[in-house]
Amino acid sequence: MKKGDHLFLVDGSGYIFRAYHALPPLTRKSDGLPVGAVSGFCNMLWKLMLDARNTDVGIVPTHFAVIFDYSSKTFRNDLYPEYKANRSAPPEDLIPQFGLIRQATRAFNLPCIEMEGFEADDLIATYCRLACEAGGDTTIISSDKDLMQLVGDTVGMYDPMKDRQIGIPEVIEKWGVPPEKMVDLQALTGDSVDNVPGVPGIGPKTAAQLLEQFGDLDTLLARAGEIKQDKRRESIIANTDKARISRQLVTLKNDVPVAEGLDDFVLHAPDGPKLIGFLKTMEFTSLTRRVAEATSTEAGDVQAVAVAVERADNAHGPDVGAGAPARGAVEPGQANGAALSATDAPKQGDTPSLLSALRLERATTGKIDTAAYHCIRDIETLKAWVAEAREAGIAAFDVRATSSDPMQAELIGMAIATAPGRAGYVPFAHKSGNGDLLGGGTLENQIPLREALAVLKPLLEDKSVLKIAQNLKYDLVIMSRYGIDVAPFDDTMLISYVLDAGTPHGHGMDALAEKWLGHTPLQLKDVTGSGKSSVGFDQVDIDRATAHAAEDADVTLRLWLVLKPRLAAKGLVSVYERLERPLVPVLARMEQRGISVDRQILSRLSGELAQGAARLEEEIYQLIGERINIGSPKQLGDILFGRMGLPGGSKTKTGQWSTSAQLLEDLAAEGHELPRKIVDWRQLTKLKSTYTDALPGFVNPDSKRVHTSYALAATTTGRLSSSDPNLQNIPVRTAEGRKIRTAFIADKGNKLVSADYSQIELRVLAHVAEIPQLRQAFADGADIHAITASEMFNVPVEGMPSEIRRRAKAINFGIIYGISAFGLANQLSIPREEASNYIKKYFERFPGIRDYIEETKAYAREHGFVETIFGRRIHYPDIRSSNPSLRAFNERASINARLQGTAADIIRRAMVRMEEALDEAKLSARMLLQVHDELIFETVEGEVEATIPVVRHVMENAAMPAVSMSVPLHVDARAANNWDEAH
DNA sequence: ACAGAAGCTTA
DNA sequence: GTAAGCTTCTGTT
Repeated sequence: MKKGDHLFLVDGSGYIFRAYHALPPLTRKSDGLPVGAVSGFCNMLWKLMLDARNTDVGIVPTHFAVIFDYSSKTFRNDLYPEYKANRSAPPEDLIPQFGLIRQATRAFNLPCIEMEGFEADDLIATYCRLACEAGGDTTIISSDKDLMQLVGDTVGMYDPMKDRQIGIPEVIEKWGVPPEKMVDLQALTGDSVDNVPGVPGIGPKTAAQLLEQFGDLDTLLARAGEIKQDKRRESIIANTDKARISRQLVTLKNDVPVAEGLDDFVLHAPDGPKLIGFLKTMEFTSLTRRVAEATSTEAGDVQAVAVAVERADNAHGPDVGAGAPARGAVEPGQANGAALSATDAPKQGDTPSLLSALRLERATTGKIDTAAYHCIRDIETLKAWVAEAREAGIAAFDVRATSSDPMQAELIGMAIATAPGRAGYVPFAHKSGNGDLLGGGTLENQIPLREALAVLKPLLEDKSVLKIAQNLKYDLVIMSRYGIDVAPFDDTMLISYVLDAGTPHGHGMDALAEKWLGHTPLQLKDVTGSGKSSVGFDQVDIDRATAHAAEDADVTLRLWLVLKPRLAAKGLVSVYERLERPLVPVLARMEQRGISVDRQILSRLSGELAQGAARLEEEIYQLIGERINIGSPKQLGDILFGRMGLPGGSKTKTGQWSTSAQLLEDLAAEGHELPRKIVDWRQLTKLKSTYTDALPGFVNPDSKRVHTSYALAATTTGRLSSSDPNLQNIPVRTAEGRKIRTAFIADKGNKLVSADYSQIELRVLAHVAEIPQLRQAFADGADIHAITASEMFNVPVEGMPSEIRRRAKAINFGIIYGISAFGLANQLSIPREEASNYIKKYFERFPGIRDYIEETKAYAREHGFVETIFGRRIHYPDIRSSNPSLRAFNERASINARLQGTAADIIRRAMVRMEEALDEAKLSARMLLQVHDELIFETVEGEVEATIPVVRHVMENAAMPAVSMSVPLHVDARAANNWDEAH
């Protein structure tokens, strides 16, 4: 080997397992021999050799070897007997394939290297060193992190399954340390798969940070006392030995006395007949054919034996796709891209349903042809499109940006559609692909962002042009950051939600295109790739980006044509126009504002939680005498109910022991001390992982605030949902959990105001079911659960035992959830009989509620949906199911939906009006968050007293004038510096 | 890398 | 018994 030569080292053992798992499990030869992994291995090897040869600028190997593990016992087991001890035996059907894969390697004419007492990784390390000393380069074909320590100037890695090169920058990006420090990093983190202990509590992030700080492992261990974090310091000091032995285990041995030298690895051309002989034996028909072609192996030799196989293979070649005629195929003569007028001036006498049919006709006539879209690359063309949109009075658009988080997304391009089939894409900021160091240069022939927006802004803000988008809030937030206020608009996702909440199809573009247009749009991952090999949309080839983005705009326009008239046809226009559409800009502004979160408080809490959890962990290990993973319900269940034989175990539907909090609480009540500790441990780790550790990661670097994302069309009932992060489930029940709320703070000089509806769903129930006692109780401002208990059990409200009130409260909540004896019994931990009697008694005292429930079920069964008092529809297609439990579930859900949905509508109405009310009162308070029955505002300190009455008035009167409720709504509001005290 | 189960947080 | 979203573990792709 000499300078300029290039050695390929294939991690054969790693390959085997990846091929095995990546392929369908049941690949067998006709005689039953399992060959899935062999097949995957051969295909990958072939592709690797082929790719390497065909690449002009790629690396062409001069030397090539496949390295295997010899057996599971190596010198590492002498160092540390537990090494790889928890590794289970390979799957049954993989065992016979190990030998076959070695045969395959030889059939490829490649050296097959293994050595007793050493892992494949050690051999690889050794050959890397030898190649380097000889002046050659090496590429390791693997993605195993254990090999990353070898990466350097002359050694790279390549992951063939993801088509990804791994060099020094990739290692740093992935692990936060350069390759030479990978050993130290792995010594700290350990490896649960190989049973390398590491230091407990140190993960890759922490390890990288420590190595950054101290330089290397030895320095770190010597100066561990300087670490500030208590738990971390103690853990490292206590586990110094483990770290040292871990380092020995993960350090690859690069001086293995190898039998073969590099000269034995010189790459030869594949021996066609030899390889094909093997492949045919394996019955890999298509690879056999490809190899035959590529190696120009004598056709006669191959065909003679392979005829039968070849015919079987060809049989489905020409037929592919013939069984599935393209949907919506165009009639001859229908020109591609022939634009149809989007809007139809309704003639007099057109009924909504006739218009609906007309539009459907327009939207679905003319095929969707992604090749027919225009790429708008100069300002004059863009101006012509804007003029066209003005003429049409309508334009669907689709924004492309660098992130799914609209608060961080930078614009890449925008698609616009003015009529079915008539769509174009404006690229602003596409870059050339594989920009290694500088991210690639911006491509030519795009309209610079600033110039394009100057032309688009007047259109997007033009009152006489209706803008249409799918999930418009995302676009609204981005455009607002670029100084554009899009209006007026329609949102096809929201129209679908109003029409079809509760139906099995969702409201995403793909589902809607499939349902209404019979069309499957190009998938984003087909243009960007998926997983780690994916690229940003700005790296997508502009023609492909045009096809994808313009198609989305075209589809959006067509969906609008189909869906919008249906609103009128079904009498749902006012739901859309009052409860959905106006909320979009309101939520967009709330998301943009975000809320301040004090990272110091969270980090202090995180430390406290870690300490508490660590202490409990030790106590739990003491009690069970073993260091299991407490977070694994499987391991925990096996110990608790298997080995320790605790009573009262029950199984989940998958046959595992249940370790639910309820069950552990019951055991704790019987005097067992372990379950209590487990429940406590779970609480602490939950708070830490979900809140104190995760929230700081959501602080936006520019605004320094946390910006959640509200989904308007995610729930069936009309509630909003919150994600990334979810700020609708911040703890409140326990004192420990509430501390997290203290981290949500008002900026200096400001206060947070929290205003929440009191018992809104029960009030809605009292109103819709017309229950005189409940109406009176709410009118009197009485304790509703106490009144309920008093009615049911004939006890006076004065001096009522708390247990009695608790039961009544559970029943009241039960009604809202569509009560069942089973559920109530569970909730109250009483026999089902007793629960059943309670319900009976309740219905005797409140017959109106029984009537309400029966009426709701009958209505749902007849129509397939229920409605809120504001006319929102929620569909229950399974309400007529012959499956009794499915039917019962739908009945309960429909009962709940009227109440939950009405409450959701009320707070939506309040939110839509709130901004104007605050403006009129000249108040600077701004809405930040919504938590189903609560609104959180931030306002300057001096305006708190003036703000609260305005907020309360808007919320308490939100049902008016559409509905005059027979029960007053009541809002509690208060101000403080943080969310905990304000709530 | 992803999906589902289990578990836990909220209204 | 209703409605959500997130994390961890586990097994599969």
